[in-house]
Amino acid sequence: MSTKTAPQNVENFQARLVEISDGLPKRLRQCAEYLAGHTDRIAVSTVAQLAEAAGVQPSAVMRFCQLMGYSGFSEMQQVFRDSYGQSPLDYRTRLGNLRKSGAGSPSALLAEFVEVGHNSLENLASSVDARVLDLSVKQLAEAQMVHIVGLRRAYAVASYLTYALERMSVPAFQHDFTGCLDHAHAIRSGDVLLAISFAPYSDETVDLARQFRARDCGVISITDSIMSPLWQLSDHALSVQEVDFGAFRALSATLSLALTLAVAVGTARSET
Amino acid sequence: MSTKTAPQNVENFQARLVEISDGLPKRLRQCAEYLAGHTDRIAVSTVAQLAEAAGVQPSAVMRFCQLMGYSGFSEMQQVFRDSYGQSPLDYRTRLGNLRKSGAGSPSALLAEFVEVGHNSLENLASSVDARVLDLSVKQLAEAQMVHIVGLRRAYAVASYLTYALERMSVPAFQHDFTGCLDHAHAIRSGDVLLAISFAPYSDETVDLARQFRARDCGVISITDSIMSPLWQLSDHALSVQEVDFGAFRALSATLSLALTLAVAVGTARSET
DNA sequence: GTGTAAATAGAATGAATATTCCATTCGTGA
DNA sequence: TCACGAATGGAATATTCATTCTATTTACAC
Repeated sequence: MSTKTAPQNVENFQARLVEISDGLPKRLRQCAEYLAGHTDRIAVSTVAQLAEAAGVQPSAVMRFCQLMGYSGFSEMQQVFRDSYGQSPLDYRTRLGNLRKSGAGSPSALLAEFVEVGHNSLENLASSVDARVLDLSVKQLAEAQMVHIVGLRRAYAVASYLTYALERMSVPAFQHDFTGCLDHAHAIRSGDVLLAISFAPYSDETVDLARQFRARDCGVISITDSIMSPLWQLSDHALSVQEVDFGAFRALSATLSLALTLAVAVGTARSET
Repeated sequence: MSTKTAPQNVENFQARLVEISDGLPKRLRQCAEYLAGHTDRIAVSTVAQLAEAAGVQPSAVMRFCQLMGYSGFSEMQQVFRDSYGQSPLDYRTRLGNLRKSGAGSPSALLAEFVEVGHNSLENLASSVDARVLDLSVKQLAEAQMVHIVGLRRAYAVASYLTYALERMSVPAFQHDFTGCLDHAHAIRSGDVLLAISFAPYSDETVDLARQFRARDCGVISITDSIMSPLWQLSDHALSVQEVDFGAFRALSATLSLALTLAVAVGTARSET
């Protein structure tokens, strides 16, 4: 244990955390990482609660406190209890505070995106057709291989979806058209395409969907309306109305839907 | 003691306080008055501390708690502890419960992800440091070229960021390590790196940040806590606590923050 | 492999804390 | 002034919790 005096305020606490963060053994590192991200919980939790949340034994938390220079957990907790402000402002007030910093300022922008994200999620929850969702999952879970395509603004979604499926051991192939290759030969019977596209729709995405159709392979799509060319090409189409702010959309709703599909498919597959 | 059920949130607590405040005996009135004015202290104090602050005996505080309908002080305190900060819901076990209970239908999953997204966004709104955000935007806006890196789970964010910057005519270069090329030669004086990484941190991302440092180029990062290796390597670091649900995160907050950066930088550049 | 030190888990301990109980005080109506 | 019930203070108890200790495991150097 260092002879340095223990941090007596939250700021010093964080600084100290950075200091000691090198070469920490596994469990102590777990403590450090959890507490770094949840400093606000320290004031109102017991050792056992923090330990469980961090995934370690209570004794590990104690060792961590001592490593930080405190005599024990209680002393450390006292620091946070003293600096404990009144319960955090509600959501509306926080947004208001962010906006106050002036229209067009980064904080005000963030407030807008946060709000837009909220609305999009709300929208999603109420507009998704559970039946279509179920059927989509079923079809994807039975696929030999899941092909994924999404370009331009939908590319990020396609990437994350591919990543999530891979992580769940679902055979997935992302068509990203690097080098302008279309990998049409990779389509095999029993495969299913998951296509993501929003207006203005990428020709490449729509073409790929057509190819799958032509070969009697399934097509599921995530798109924005029944006017989408993907709508008619798909066995099942999930629509997401992302609320726009300026020229950009935060994709919160689309990503949530995509992730839902990935996890549901992954789970369904591992059960069979 | 009333048979009415005890208030389970702060709002009801206040309402109940008003209800019972008529014709209270002296000491209980003291309790009520003190606690009404210091509700925020309840979560982080002991009975003895509150009693002393209110100028009464601990037993008086106990009687007050029971008058409010709680079984004792601990139950009342729990209400205030829970209401502070993000709800201590453990999504990992919730996911497990969902699966076990057979309620793991895709729609139920979606509902969870929507809720997680909401929480993450609220979290972001309250935890973001407006000053750091401003400085980050300034530095990025002045960069000759913005380099972007984000791998694995952060790759989708990096992609979307690059897309958004491109769309706003900001010179941006995404390091995606395809073909295991690191494009180290592309770093030039006046460039700035925007690095995105979450635990477990990709070595490639951290290495790239080191290279920028070594060449006296700026580094901005979006990461999850001050324990991140990126934290110390960055001129400015923005932290985002995305709420996990099972092994996955919906990235709602991260994407919103990323997009804010992109739009703010794009705007700042076009103004000069 | 073998030996050594560090790290860890989990039970055991002791301190702090909530809670109850009872003797005493206070207020009120005869 | 007395009687009676409510209110109170403070000590006694039970419970929860922080903290320590020790056996075991893990990591590392030889």
